[in-house]
Amino acid sequence: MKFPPRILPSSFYDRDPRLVGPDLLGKILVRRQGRKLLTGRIVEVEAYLGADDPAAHASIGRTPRNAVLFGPPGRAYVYFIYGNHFCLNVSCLPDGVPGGILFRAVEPIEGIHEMFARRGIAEDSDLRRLTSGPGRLAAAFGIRRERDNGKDLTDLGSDLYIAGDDAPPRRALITKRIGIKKAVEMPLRYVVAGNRFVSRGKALR
DNA sequence: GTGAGGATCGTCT
DNA sequence: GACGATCCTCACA
Repeated sequence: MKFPPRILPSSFYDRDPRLVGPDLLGKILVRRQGRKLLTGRIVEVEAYLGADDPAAHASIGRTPRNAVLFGPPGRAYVYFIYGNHFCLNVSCLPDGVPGGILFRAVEPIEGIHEMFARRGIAEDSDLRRLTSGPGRLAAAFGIRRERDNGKDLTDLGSDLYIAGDDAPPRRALITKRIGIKKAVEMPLRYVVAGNRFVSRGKALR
């Protein structure tokens, strides 16, 4: 990636997730793995709110599992789902107010060899299967709850952060969220229009 | 202690 | 398009 990358500050996340979500499209997720960098451009996210969003983990109130969503903005919320997968979120809104963004897909840029290894799939398989889907991208970036939950994604010294570069802003297409059973109609999914790395749904327009 | 459900993925048809 | 894997989390007793 083009350096110096500009790490997004905590003020970026100290807003309503419905504003943060579309603004994250086109930004870059970075995992520092020793001397290597794993990077991917964010192409699909979903917003999850608080008490008024039945699909959100935070809707049941603060518990040990979801506490990060209630904490300060810009922290990693990592949870384990379906006995198999981790999912990565970033907390939004000020300390005490719940909300977050789920990362659903990135377009891999650097460290593709390492990502294939972490996913445990063949290097010649479809690149779209590498990081398209919340469980897949978490696996490719080596995201684990015990290691990353609560991590400050705005810290220069962190091995996990989100940065911007000189790429132009992406046009956000807004749709319903994927894979939920409650509040299915809320339009809180943001995708880069036409990008082939979004987890599902054809490239619209 | 128990039981139900879940922001997914890969495989099979 | 359908389904099983697999286990954590929470509510309730």
